[in-house]
Amino acid sequence: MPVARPDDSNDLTHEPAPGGLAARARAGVTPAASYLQGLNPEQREAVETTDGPVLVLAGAGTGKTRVLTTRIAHLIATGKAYPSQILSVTFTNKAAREMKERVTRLVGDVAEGMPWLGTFHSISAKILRRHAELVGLKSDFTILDMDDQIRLLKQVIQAADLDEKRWPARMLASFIDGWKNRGLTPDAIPAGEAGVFGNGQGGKLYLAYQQRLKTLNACDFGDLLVHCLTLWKGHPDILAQYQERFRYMLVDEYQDTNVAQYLWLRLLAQGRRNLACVGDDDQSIYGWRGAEVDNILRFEHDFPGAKVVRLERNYRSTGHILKAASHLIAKNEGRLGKTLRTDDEAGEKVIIAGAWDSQEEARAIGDDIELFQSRGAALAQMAVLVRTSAQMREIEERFIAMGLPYRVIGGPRFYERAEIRDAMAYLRCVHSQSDDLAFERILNVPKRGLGDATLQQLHLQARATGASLQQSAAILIETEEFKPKVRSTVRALVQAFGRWRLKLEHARPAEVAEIVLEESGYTDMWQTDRSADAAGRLENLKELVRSIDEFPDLPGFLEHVSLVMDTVSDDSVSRVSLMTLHAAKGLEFDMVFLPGWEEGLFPSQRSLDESGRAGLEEERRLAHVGITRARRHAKIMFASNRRIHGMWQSSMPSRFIDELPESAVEVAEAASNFAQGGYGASRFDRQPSFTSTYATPGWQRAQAAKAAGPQAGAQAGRWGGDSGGFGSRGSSGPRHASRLIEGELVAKSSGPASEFGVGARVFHIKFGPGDVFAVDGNKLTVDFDKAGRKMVLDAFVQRGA
DNA sequence: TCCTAGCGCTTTTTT
DNA sequence: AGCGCTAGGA
Repeated sequence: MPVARPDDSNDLTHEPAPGGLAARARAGVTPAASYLQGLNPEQREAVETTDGPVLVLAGAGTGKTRVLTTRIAHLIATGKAYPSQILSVTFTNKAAREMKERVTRLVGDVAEGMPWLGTFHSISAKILRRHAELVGLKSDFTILDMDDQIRLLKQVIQAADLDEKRWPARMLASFIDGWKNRGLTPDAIPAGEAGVFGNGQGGKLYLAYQQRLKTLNACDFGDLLVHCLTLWKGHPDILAQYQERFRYMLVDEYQDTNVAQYLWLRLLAQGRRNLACVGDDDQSIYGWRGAEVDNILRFEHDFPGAKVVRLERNYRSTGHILKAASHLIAKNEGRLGKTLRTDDEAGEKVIIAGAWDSQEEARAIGDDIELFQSRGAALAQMAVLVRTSAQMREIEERFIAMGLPYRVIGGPRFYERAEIRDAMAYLRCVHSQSDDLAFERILNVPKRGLGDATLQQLHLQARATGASLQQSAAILIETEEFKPKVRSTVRALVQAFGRWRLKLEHARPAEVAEIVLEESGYTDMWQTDRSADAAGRLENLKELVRSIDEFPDLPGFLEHVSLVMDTVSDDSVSRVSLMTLHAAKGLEFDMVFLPGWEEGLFPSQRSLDESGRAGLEEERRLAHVGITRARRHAKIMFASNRRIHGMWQSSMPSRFIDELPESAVEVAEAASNFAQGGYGASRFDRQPSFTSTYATPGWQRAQAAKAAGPQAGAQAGRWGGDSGGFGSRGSSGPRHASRLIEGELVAKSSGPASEFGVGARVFHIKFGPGDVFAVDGNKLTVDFDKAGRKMVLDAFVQRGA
């Protein structure tokens, strides 16, 4: 394929690039191309195979981002493309930001001019603003967030005379999102699916929703992509422009693309065919929101002649951690197959530890962290990764009780907070008289006596005249429609918006925002609020006003907020990170705690129920992601009892624990009882003994410990010394039991039959007395007198009366 | 129009 | 268990 030169005169869409930048970039590059140095052969191949379709299969920790950024630098430095001719797509704003920074570091300011580096959604929005009228929008269309979307859908459902209780808007939203993820417009839904919701009206409601969006001059996130598809399919000339412009295309996290994104890419790539996708099928964890692992599995089929480069050399983790992760993920069937390897030392084994219940688990984590911290480890290098956010509470409580600094990553986002959304709604109303959803939101916030009745009148007027709510308000205050009191309130509001809009022409947006919040009584509302978080909310509002100053104008700010929902957090204090496994993708830590590896929780029962084998494989990938976040130390934990929705449930260790390779893991013994066995607070207990003093595998030791009684395993290497000690020291029952289990569960969780037979009378520490209903290895199904039928490990019950 | 009691739901989450 | 929503009453 001929190499496209940036100055090709047949490039009709060529934009005059900033003069001399490419030349400058090129000049800074020695023939040896310094940026290529330090790349391993595979990475280098991934960078230098510039033309034609390329799939880079980049396992965890193999330098994926480095390849992507170097590739961009390479394209620019060799003059193959101007920055403005490279399309680089990421999934998150964070990833986009990071990539921009790293490219800048490589090639200098040139990268700042990379206008087409961003998320699928931000790039789509940019394209749509230029051609909005071709898809039935105006160029200043608003982008609705989920909250707006739900409220709009509620209206649609109401209008269709459906019971909101029976047909929740959220459910419809997920159907519509599902369709949009597949690039389906209302007319394209498969016949069988159109009847999914609201007595067979799903398809109709989708259409009604799209029509409402059009009247509102708005679109939701999914539309950004779907409208682009519509645009390009309906206007080949415009598609051709973009195909011409994007000489090179790069996609990060390709395994996370959905069908719509795939179609989007394929349309563009039909031009130059220079599409490089980077991804890892083993890290595909977003199937539940429409990601198609198939996209990456079928890449070679979809883009014939594609070159596939595998990055398998891992620079992050030690040998045992990698081995554990690889062995686990090898159980998945649908994968392209990669084996991570490292030149690093074998390092510490992955530690597996059981706890009686989730509280003890949290306690053990806290104690481990404290111990390591006392030995000089930085809190910022430790992370606790959980399956569900509900698990976080107990851990947080423990950290708070201990005074351990921590940070939750991926919690409720700044722009999702109610006070921020209210403030944003005010600004949107100032910006646009036709933003009905925003107007509806603030009509009676703060309370000003304009309720449902008033809103109905406005809606009626709006529907009759085709005006927006704000315009309708302006009309109605000139009539006798409203009661006097309402009329004067509405008039005041309408006049206020007029005033604020006028201010916008002279004052800085941030100043206007401040005035708006002040004069509308919104700030007052929180000042008089006596609830605990009112002060924090006022703080957030100040922060919001401050951040407006970073943008040239109000529209710019509004666009930013609708597309970029995250804010940068402060990194000044070293803290332990607490997050879900999903949020952890792309991050790494020296030490990683993985609690809650229990059947039902992880793998999540719901995943299994809803998606069967595919669900299980996705959960397994999630486990793989979790383990591979660790550089040097990983500890997997499970609790035998956990409160779920307020009910205590006993649980079995996760099947994933059984799937770990024996040679790379080590089973920790329960600690507390040993302290009384003569070893006391020995130096063994004090050491965070990642370095086992024993060469024998964990199971053997655990087995031996079981056979020889409590003392035998007392000095075994494990995390945390006397961790988990207080609080459960007195209750030797569970402690004793859990020690036995830990030895057994990994080695033979489906092993020899229990000592209890069917019908035996047993006693369980938490559930009380019961009768054994069934026996499966060491797992008993017991009908408890009070707690009902539960599955428990035999070691947790004693022979009952 | 506002307040409150009761009901139901409960993964993961980005844009 | 806890939260958010809804409906119904004041």
